Amino acid sequence: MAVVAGASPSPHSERAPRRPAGAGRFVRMSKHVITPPGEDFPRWYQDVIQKAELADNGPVRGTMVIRPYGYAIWEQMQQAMDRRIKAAGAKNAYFPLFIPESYLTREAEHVEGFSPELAVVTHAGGKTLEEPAVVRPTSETVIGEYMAKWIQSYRDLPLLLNQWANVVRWELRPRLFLRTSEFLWQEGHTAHATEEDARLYAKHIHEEVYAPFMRNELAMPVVLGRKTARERFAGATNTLTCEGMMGDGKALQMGTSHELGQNFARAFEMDFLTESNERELAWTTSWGTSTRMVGGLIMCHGDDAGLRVPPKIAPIQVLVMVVKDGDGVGEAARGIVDELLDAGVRAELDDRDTAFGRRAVDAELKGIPVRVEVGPRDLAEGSVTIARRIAGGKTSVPLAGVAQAVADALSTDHDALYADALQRRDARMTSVTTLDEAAEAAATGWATIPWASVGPEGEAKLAESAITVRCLVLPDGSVPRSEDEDDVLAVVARAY
RNA sequence: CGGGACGUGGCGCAGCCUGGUAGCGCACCGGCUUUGGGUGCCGGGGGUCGCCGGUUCGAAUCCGGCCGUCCCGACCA
Repeated sequence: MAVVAGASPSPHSERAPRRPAGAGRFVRMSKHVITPPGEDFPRWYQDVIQKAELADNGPVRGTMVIRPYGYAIWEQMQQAMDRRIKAAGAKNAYFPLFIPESYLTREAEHVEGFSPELAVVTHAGGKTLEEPAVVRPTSETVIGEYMAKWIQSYRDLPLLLNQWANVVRWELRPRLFLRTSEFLWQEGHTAHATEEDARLYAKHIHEEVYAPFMRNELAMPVVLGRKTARERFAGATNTLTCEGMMGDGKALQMGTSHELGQNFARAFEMDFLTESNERELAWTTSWGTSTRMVGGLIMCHGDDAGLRVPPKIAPIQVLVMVVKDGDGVGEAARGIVDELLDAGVRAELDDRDTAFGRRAVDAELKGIPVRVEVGPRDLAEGSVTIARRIAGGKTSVPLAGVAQAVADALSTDHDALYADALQRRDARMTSVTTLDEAAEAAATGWATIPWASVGPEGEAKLAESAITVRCLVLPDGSVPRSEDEDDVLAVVARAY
């Protein structure tokens, strides 16, 4: 068996010649088709999105066309998230895209936070609307209105809703997947009888839905923490966040859960009668994750050769490639696809009439975890060649052992991706004690610094150099109940 | 929205300084050739040079305005 360097080829120049399995001679390897990430990370990100056919810019500034392969990745994320959300007890519903402008203005902080990025419909049906309709930037307000209508008694609580929808926030500086004026997301909205119940539910979503999803499906080791007042959601009393580290050391907020206190309940008169027949305002929460996670996935796992998709959410886990048709190769390849599909593996056949090298590079760009290469030479030996995108290398495997080899590969690849990401994060995380040191550390990664020595003033000062407090954590990695607890640490970094 | 860079076939670029009716690589189409890592050769198609206006006999080229993209900043999932 020959080993090839698939995982981390040298940047810039052409890759060193490699020896494919079964071939006794050197072959010319593909020159890099994308900008190396170490050379220009933003450029690399764009190259990956284009070459892996994930998305295109939309015709209106800030909008995005999600292409089939990119959308397939989102669908995988959706499915996994939806399962977890339902397991947490929330039910899906759908609320309208258009929201009366007056709803937004009912919660002072909320409207203040969102007004700069609202898209407002003033004309429709050929005339000026009596009341403008806001295109939802989030649905707290409409959902609050209806929750108020549905909740009468403590017996109606908790009310746990979720919706999959598009939302619009007019962006000044759009970036595919990370910041677009329209994006797709999931927004959960819940109402509870007590503050404690609301707090625990937001925490539950955060720690038992979001974080496990990111770790177990996306293979991303996120840091869970609490947002500072400055970074908190408009109208929330507390915001929890999952922060992921990207390949360039910058942070990306991958998901947030908010405790909204009684702010929205008050604004929408969401009250209920308690067991003792007293009127009380409900306590609400909201929580969301979006297509931004696709951007996070790219920037967390991608490498010189393109995207690397974690097996659990890979739309195509295994690409079975017909190397050269004839001698029963096509039939054998189809047989392997069927066998894998039967075993529950997302497998696809590649028998395109394009040069083999091109198809192999294409699969690498798209980050397909495993390729099964079937050619006459393999079949003559009763075997196939398995190429690994994440671990790298090619192995010859007997036909009868393909399903097992694939299963093993997919499971170890997930762990390998997670380990890579964790290693990078730990390597780039520095513990410091002064603002200057924090700023220095943030040039290449993240810094942790006692929150007591930062505070709102230090936070504002860091912001001048584009550095933000991503979240507050406790030394043991748990989430502080308040900013004022002892030993609270601030995680500071540059962020997307 | 502020600072910077850039807009020329689908993508990446040259041409602009020194105006004279548009070129290269990749991609695409056809043929042959090859198929175990972006095959090779031959032949093709495709661009009102971002938009609007100005200068000029003549503008991709000079001038002004606008729009867009990317980077940095303020805002954000």
